[in-house]
Amino acid sequence: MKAQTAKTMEIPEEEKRLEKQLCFAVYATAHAFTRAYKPILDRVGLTYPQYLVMLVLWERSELPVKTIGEQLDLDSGTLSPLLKRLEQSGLIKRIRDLRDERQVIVSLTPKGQAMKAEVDTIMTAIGQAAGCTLEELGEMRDMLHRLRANLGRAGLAGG
Amino acid sequence: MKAQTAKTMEIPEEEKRLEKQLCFAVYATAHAFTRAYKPILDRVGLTYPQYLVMLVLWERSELPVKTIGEQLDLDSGTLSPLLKRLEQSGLIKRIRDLRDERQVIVSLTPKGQAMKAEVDTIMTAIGQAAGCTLEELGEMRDMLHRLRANLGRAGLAGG
DNA sequence: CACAATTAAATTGCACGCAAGTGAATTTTG
DNA sequence: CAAAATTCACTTGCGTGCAATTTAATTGTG
Repeated sequence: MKAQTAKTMEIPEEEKRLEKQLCFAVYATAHAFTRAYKPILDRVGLTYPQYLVMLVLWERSELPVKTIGEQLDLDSGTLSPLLKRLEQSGLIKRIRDLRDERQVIVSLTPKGQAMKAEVDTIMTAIGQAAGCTLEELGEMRDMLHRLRANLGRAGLAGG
Repeated sequence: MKAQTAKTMEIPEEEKRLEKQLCFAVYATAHAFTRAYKPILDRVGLTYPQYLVMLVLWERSELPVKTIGEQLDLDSGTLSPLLKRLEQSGLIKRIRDLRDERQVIVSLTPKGQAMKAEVDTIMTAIGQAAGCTLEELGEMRDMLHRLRANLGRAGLAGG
């Protein structure tokens, strides 16, 4: 039925279906997370990406924009306006680094620090909501890390 | 410190860390997928969400907007402008259902049909790029499905 | 030291994603 | 059958994501 060009490796129909299912599963799960967190984050006035930035800052209360971007895989085009909103909310400060004035150092305000405790209090366990064991959560995280690393490296540069 | 409402169960530190890692892993992997597909989709002039809509239509070439939304977990606020762009690209048609004039039926044009073959040709295997076995891909899809379903049901309605 | 190359943030433009509201058509109900 | 409730798509407004450009500061080079 089909020519067998040695190069054009035919991808099995099953594998193609699986890929499509996976790329959609990741896409839809990411949105499901955002929606699941929303009712809680609404109470403290954070969006989901803003929450991720706060998570990074709660680990290390003072970081340049670039480092935050590396941790979250986001560029300044996304972070600049987002950080400006966090600053307007009084959660962070942005100060030009005196050593290197190209950089902007982001740091938590007392209000931003305090929010960590508040969020910890109202945040329930996703693991429980998700009906997964701790082991499964860890497995999934590892698989996703591997998947992401390889997607980043290999990409789909294609022919 | 706080009243011990029997309900307020303390969540172990380790579990909280794991949750954060997982919610970020899903978030970042979704973006990695989008970036991985981009070089290929650029060649045919589709964005990633547009590609997902086309995937749905290639399975079933005629569907109401609502059904597409259900399959992709998107509402009309996202789909309406997206579908308008696909129509302007000449890939789909949108026609009011005569039986029920509230609905709009989306269908593929010949050009939209033809694009399936083209995309199939240039699309390489994510599985290979991702360095995962078929079995692992399947596992991950199942885990994500479960996770998503439970996130959707339970949400984090919280106290 | 001057000048090109590089780097960090910010800005601009476009496309989602989603809440909230609108308007038209259909279904439900009294 | 008429009024109320519901459904479907569209629109508006806001906050991401990201490519591409801009601006300012630093580094590298001759």
